[in-house]
Amino acid sequence: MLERIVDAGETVLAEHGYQGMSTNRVATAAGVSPGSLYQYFADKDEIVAEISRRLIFEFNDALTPALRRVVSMTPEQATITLIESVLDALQDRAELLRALVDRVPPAEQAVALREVRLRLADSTHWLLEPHGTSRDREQASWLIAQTLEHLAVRYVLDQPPIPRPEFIDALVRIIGALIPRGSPPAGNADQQP
Amino acid sequence: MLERIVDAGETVLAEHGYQGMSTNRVATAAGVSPGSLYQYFADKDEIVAEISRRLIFEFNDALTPALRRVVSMTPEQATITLIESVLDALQDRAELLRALVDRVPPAEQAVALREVRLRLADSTHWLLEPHGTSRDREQASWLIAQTLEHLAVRYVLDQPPIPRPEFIDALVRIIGALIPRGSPPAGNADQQP
Amino acid sequence: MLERIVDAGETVLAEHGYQGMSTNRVATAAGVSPGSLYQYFADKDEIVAEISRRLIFEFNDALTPALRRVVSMTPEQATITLIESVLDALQDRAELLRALVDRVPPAEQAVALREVRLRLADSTHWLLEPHGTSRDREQASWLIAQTLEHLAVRYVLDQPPIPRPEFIDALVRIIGALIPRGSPPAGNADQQP
Amino acid sequence: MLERIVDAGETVLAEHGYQGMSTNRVATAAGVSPGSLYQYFADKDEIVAEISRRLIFEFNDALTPALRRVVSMTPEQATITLIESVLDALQDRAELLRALVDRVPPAEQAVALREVRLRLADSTHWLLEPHGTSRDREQASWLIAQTLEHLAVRYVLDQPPIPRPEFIDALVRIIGALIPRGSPPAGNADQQP
DNA sequence: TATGAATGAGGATTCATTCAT
DNA sequence: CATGAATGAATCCTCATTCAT
Repeated sequence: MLERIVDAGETVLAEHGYQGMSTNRVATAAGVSPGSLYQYFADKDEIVAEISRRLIFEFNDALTPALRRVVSMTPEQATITLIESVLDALQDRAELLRALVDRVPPAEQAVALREVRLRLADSTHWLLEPHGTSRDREQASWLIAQTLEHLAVRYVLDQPPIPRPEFIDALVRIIGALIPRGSPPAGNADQQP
Repeated sequence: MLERIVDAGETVLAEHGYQGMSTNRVATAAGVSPGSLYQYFADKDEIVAEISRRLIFEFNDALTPALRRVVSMTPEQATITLIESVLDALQDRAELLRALVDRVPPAEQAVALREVRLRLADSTHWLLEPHGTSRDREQASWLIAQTLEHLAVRYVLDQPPIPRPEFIDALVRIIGALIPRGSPPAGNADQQP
Repeated sequence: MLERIVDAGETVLAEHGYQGMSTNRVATAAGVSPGSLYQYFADKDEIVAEISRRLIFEFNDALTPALRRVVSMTPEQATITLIESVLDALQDRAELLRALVDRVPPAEQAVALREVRLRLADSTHWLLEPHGTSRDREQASWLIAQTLEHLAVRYVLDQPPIPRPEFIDALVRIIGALIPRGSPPAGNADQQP
Repeated sequence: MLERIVDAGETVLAEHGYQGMSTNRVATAAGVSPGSLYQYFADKDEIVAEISRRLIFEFNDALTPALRRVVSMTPEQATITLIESVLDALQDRAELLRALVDRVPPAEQAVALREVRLRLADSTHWLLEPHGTSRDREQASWLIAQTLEHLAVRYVLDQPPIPRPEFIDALVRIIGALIPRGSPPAGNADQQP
């Protein structure tokens, strides 16, 4: 039932946007009475939040295999692999992503999407572990996470005329440019003596 | 009167977000009757569009002196100068910027904010002129504009713990990493003796 | 509840006319919240349509006994009986009839009132069956239906100084004048020597 | 100027109907400021009334020649000639007539259209002069005026599949049937012994 | 006279939410 | 638990009318 509501919510959100996503519409789409929504969600925004949360879990799941494969790779290979996975995951849910990202006021997205960002920042931290000071890493992490998330999402949603390999290459170069210095030249192996 | 409406619109938008910005609220805040709004704007969205437009003009004006100074600089100095100006301009209108960027659904911002993006893309083109093929420049331009706009806005609005000089340095490095190669040795060959 | 809304609608329509019949006024008169109207009607006009429909059903019911009695009568007796019943029925609901006919723009009445006209045209067809060609009957039918409806309604609403028997007699004479010629002396054949 | 306003009013009324005929729209169409309307008309309905009045004057003018010709005719010829003229006049202004008759609530038309009816009743009186008692004539006059007006207007506006000569013939027969008895054989003699 | 900006009550309609069943 | 009819404040917007210029 909770499932049905959230599924219906996704459909309605993708189809009508945040403003057009009325609770009645969601209830109807879910084949549920409007009152039942409030047994599971305190208000409309909680439904949106749950949709975001679920989308993020899906991304997480989609990324897990790549994260496993990645541990045995060079950082550069790992970066590319991860970006590929991220792009694939975003692509698979482009419709809902567009509804969420383009039609919900960012302040409303915040709760749920902060989570994605934190996760992305975590991954970034891992990639940065061998580089610079802790403060450097924190800064680089924010920059990288912000940039990658934004570019990846916009790449998927706006489909600029850039072939995927070149886009990925660009992301890799950005990361390279943002990795803290003070260690062996970014993006190659022998990291700490 | 038009002034009063747009000013009130900014206030209400900043205070209540896009959804809470009802036409009656704007009218009241402007000390004007609801009907008067429609003598100047066809639509609630046109008010928002006008607010955006005005913000953009302000940014434009704020950037003009820097653009003048910049023509006699090296590309790298120019880049830094421009970024500084952009950050200053954003900072000066942070409150309204937050209302517009964080509380208006991106799909609703589109009309007005596309303008900013086009301007930013134009400036980027100018910086890229001596580099790569036309296609390369187009691609780089998209990447750079997307990244700079997003990072600059988020830097101002989220105030991450990164000192401004280091932030600017990072932006410069990103640009460096994105400038097309294959002309005079990539990104900065004989620019400085 | 549906009942209450339609009843209130009739009252408000009769009192304020179509333009003055605001949905809020109807809701208040019905002791119902404005939103409830839209659970039963898509539209203000649907309320008006329903009022018309109900009036027509009432007319229908009021005419049924007469129609039963009529089958065993001569055409002329039948005509008179039917006209009597129609006048009675109209008279009984004169107030609402006036609201509907005099205070609603004819173009707005159309949907519901077309139904009455069709019924009237059907009855007319029945009366005409033995006369003239099919085309003749169609033409006569239009003329008779238009005339009878209009005169009966205006007679009831405007109360011209004509005693009812004479009015009915006039209607009968009109019908006589409009019945297609060239068939068994139905009604009276050789009108012109 | 008054001319311009009424002309514009006709256009707007014909195009948008009574509800869509806003004073601002009329003012714009007239190339006049909304305020100026109120120099000539106390309110919107007075404009509509004036439009009706003018339409009626036009009908009057259009009928005048026929009325002159008619004095030397037999009553039957006269009747036919007058009906022809009326149909022509209505046809010439069918568009405005439709707006006025089908889109204005009859109660709103009343003021001006009562005038037409009175005129039509007057003409009818003249035709009836040699027949029956004064009271008979008054009654017949009401019936004939109501019927002719209604049928003529609906004939022009609804265009039923009746050729004009047959339609006119039917009107003549109706008049014949309604002319008071007990006098020279007006239009058709031996109706009922 | 003519203007037209300003008015503001009022319009139809929506929709998140509640609550008796 | 689930329902769904009922709610009613709030929404955007219209438009006949006024009045200072």
